[in-house]
Amino acid sequence: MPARLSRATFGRPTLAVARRLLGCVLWHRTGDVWLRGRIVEVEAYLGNGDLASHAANGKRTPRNGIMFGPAGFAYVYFSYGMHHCFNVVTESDGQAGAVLIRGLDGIERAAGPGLTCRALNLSLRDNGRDLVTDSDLWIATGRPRRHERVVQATRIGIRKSVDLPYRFYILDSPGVSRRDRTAESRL
DNA sequence: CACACGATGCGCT
DNA sequence: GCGCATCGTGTGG
Repeated sequence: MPARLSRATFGRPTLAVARRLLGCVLWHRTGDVWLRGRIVEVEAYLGNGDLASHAANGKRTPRNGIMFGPAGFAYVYFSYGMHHCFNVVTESDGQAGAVLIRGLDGIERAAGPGLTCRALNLSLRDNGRDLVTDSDLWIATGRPRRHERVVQATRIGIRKSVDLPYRFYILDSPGVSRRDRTAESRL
């Protein structure tokens, strides 16, 4: 059984955590069935200064409050009236930050944040769960394989801070929602 | 209380 | 590439 990612690991700067999550495995138990997928695409969302973030203006609201809390907790929100997006809270307590899980491969394959939640049966019920201590929801340590390259690119589906290169993905994984040929050409 | 708007995905052109 | 479903959230009146 691989080790679980620790509070200290989640508590590092958001961009570092985002990159670190690639190759790690997200586990979720529903009933007596374990669902799991290898994380292959992520996006970082910061606090003040990142206008695309739910914590952009530095103000806590009922929805985004968990982004300001201690690292290692799940931040799940409902989007477009039909999809869920699953994030992991980062940074030290009081500092907002989260990493959006956008794609999985391996046992459960999913390209895109909404499909990722569908594949692992993640929903608003999971909002606020502690990935460090929860027996049914956690992340196993992992790394990209030796031959795999990591691409850093701009984020998907946002209207603000569009040029910030806060998306990371594993080149050639089927779980990547959208490739960025320009970023790939820089490798 | 009203309303504008998504950190999306899918089907059609 | 484009339109659209569908509804919680945040903001402003």
